[in-house]
Amino acid sequence: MAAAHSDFLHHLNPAQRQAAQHYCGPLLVVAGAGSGKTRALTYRIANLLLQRRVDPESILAVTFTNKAAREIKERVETLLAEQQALTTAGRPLGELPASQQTRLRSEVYRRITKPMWMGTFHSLCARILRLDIEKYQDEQGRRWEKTFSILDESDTQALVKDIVLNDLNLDEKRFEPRSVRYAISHAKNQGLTPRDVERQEANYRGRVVADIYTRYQQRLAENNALDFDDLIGIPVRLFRQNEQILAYWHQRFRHILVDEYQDTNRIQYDLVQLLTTNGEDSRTFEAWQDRSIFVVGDADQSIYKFRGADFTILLGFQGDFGDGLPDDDTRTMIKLEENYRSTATILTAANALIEHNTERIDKILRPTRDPGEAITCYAAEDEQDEAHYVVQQIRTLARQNSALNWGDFAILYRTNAQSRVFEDILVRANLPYVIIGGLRFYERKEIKDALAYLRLLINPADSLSLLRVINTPRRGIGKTTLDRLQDMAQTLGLPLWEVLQDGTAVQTAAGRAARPIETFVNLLQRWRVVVDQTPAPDLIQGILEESGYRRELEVQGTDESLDRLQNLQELYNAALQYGEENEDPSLAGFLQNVSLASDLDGYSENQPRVTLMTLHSSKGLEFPVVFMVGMEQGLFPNFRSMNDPAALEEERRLCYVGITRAQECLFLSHAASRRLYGNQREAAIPSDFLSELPRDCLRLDGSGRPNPYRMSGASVSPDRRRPPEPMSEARAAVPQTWAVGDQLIHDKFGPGEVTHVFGEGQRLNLAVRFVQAGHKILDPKLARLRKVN
DNA sequence: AGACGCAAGGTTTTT
DNA sequence: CCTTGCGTCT
Repeated sequence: MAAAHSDFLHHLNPAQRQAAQHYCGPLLVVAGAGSGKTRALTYRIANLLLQRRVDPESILAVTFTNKAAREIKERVETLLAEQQALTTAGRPLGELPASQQTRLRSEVYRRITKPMWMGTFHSLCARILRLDIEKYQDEQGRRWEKTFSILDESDTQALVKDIVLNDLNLDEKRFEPRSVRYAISHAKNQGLTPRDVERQEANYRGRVVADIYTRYQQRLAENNALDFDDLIGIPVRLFRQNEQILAYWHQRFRHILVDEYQDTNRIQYDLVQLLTTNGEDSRTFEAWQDRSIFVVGDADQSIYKFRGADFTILLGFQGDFGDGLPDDDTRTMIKLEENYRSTATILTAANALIEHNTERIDKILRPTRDPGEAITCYAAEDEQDEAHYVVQQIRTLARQNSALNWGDFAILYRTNAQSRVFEDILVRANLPYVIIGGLRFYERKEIKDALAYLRLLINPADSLSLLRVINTPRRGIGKTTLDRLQDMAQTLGLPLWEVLQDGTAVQTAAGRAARPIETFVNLLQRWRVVVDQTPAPDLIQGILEESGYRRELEVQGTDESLDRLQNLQELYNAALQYGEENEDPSLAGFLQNVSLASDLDGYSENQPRVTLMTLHSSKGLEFPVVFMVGMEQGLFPNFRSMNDPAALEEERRLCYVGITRAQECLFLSHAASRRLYGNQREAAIPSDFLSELPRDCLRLDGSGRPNPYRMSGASVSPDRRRPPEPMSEARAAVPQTWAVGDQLIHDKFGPGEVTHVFGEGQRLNLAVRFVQAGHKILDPKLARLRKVN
């Protein structure tokens, strides 16, 4: 493309442009909320393609949702099509005839956007595995086929539960499936195999968990199935055990970009590290001539610790990949601190809040906009009152301001359960709304049933799916029969499906249920023959018809059944759409896509509907008017986090994320009492986070009752918020200096060692690995640290 | 085999 | 409030 257009980066600010022009080598972009990081990312990709002539196939971009991937692709496509229009036709894209625009776009799509790999860690890894999983072998020598099933969270928990109850006869109370599953996930996210866990667990509970993990992994293998963590863990192990495969992908992906890097976990980091350096030590890796690693993140927005995310990975980036210089001038870090999204008032509040965290690198959001409106803080009587208030405000604002439509409002909450009241009131007020999250489409029973049939078609080893549908709809195949058949399969070491195909085996084990089993087996066998030649929508339609699934729902004829039929129709439509949008419209592709789809992926902010979602889901989005509701102690911050300083800081980051979603207006609300499980009413006190916001940013509002609001900055002692500083003379007089390797003692976390030093002078921060408490980022000015020689 | 009713117990956040 | 599990009845 002609050099005349090399100034296409002109609408970026200097820091963004610097990021976008980055070519080879490592670069960390520390991007505050609303600082235009997606823009920087998009332009960087466009710049690589246009100016650096990088092959689209060599670009790998990891995003946090599939939706984000789609959007970046679209934006790159637009940028390229525009440049193309200027060079070939000498006119902007918009001035060309519609047909020519379409032609240009589809050409860009074919040549550029499609060959780029963009998506979540999970979807990208699933894609790698569909090509390479058959070359992998685990520590037990087990193998998987490329028709593998992907289990969702409820499937895996059910599996754990089955192991706890039926294999090991353990007490479900002592080994709650959810927490055991969590422990397994945690182990996997650290890259630990069942054997590793067995080796390192000494106490009873640990050994039992290790045992469950071992059996769990065995069961996955028997079913030719993977959980979400395996999708990433297996490529990592495959790359470690097979140099050639790693070398292939390393050669292929020369430019790797990772968005939301602060929410990367250990195993994801390993994957990035392997692909970037071909398995060499990243500190000494030097072959950067035609390759790059470009990560974007913000430690203040790290909110996924519970799923293994570790923001010290972001803080360690320069030490890992860079030149090791820890200061702000290093060439491997760029900070985007200018915020284009929110009013100055909102940013003041956000900055003040996050200042209360000690574990962070110093960074502020610099406003580019006017102060705007004050933040409204509403003290509601109860959750009903709160919901009425919110809906009332929405109507008033929409009436007063013709530029606002329903889609400009978002209601954000800590837990999904809070959505119900708002939904009720919105329905009554007749306002259009959409709820993101909660019970997802693909988790509905009827959808899971239909998908189980399809999974079974391509993955006969998937006994979990088989058991789900063998008697759905009812065929008179009962528990005793199935138990017998499963025993038989167990003894023979075969998948259940193999046993079912053997007529004599079925006759012996099943008795009068033999007939219906035969019918069921025939049904699947018939469809299996044509599975590769039949489009996914037809398979769905056919199976639902011939299995009698649809008929059963039709016969029931209840409102619920009609709803389910409707959902199945939706599934059909989804398959149809998938077929249109993908060149490989195979059933396997569709199923994989479905397993990894999140609720947000289908969300379009362009629709004029009030959006309700959790604070977690809101990350990366923005709205002119935001309501953060349920700002109460125990709810937000959540009671499970209140006794753990690190967890509390994560809640605070979540609050920071929420505040920074707002562009023009921000409303915070809390209720004096709240219904907990439906019946009991519980008194609630305002969230500590409210008292951490500067008073002059806020405008207080109440329900008319005596205002229970106690926020007079003076009455909430600042001492409660931050532990009192023991103004040790030693520290006040002699400014302590710190270096990597220093041993120290923290009043709370005990002994530790400095592993990184960030920033300098007033902005100095330390990464410390504590013997007991693990890795922490501390500001030595605030934390109570004593150096030991 | 399976439908139905009742009691009890449990809510963070998600790819 | 909503799901899950268990017992009883057909």
